[in-house]
Amino acid sequence: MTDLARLFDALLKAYGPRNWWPAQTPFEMMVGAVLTQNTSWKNVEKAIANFGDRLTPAFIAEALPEEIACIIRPSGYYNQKAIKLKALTAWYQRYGCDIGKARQANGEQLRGELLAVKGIGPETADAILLYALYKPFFVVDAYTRRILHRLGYEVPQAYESVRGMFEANLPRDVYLYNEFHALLVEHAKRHCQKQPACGRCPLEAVCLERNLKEW
DNA sequence: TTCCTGACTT
DNA sequence: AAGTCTGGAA
Repeated sequence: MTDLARLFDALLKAYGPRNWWPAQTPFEMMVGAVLTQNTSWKNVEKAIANFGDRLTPAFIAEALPEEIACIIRPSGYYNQKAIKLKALTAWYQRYGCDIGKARQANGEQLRGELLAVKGIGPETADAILLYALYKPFFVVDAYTRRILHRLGYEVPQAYESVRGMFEANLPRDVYLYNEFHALLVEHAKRHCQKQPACGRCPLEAVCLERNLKEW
């Protein structure tokens, strides 16, 4: 059993299954992945709610960027994200906006297509691959890096290297990656914020940053 | 004033 | 490497 597998077990024991991603439909999941770029989830929820019954590929494909920008205003970067949502939707139309059809495609091919979409980088692509398309790519975000760093890991700069760390040391399993990333987010929000709240941290026994303070 | 599950351009 | 995009909550 690897260190990362032990970390997963500790987080799962501490927080329980997260049952991610918080969305009603796969398309809503993909939209949320774009809207949450460098943005708090609270603000994304407001933007999602503003869509009402318009959170569909048909609406986004037809609407002007200005109209979408108005709807998603609370999520920030609304002009850029409006364009990103239209680009994402254009990609989805290649599969007839049919998630079942998209899931039949090869994971590596889908990843290449998503990375080619303007405004979708590696983190957003992997989130969509994992949580909407059920492809086993580990999602690396700022929380992942911060937690690993504080635990004492050497965290590479390159996104793909960090992803490789996880995928090389864990079984390539969609459910495992789903829960692991969700648990890292939960841990970052509850304890491992930028200004860490180490009181009653479930990882305190194994956390290097905590131990350094004790020294 | 800082921070938020980034990605792109210069 | 640094600058840009942005509102909202703490």
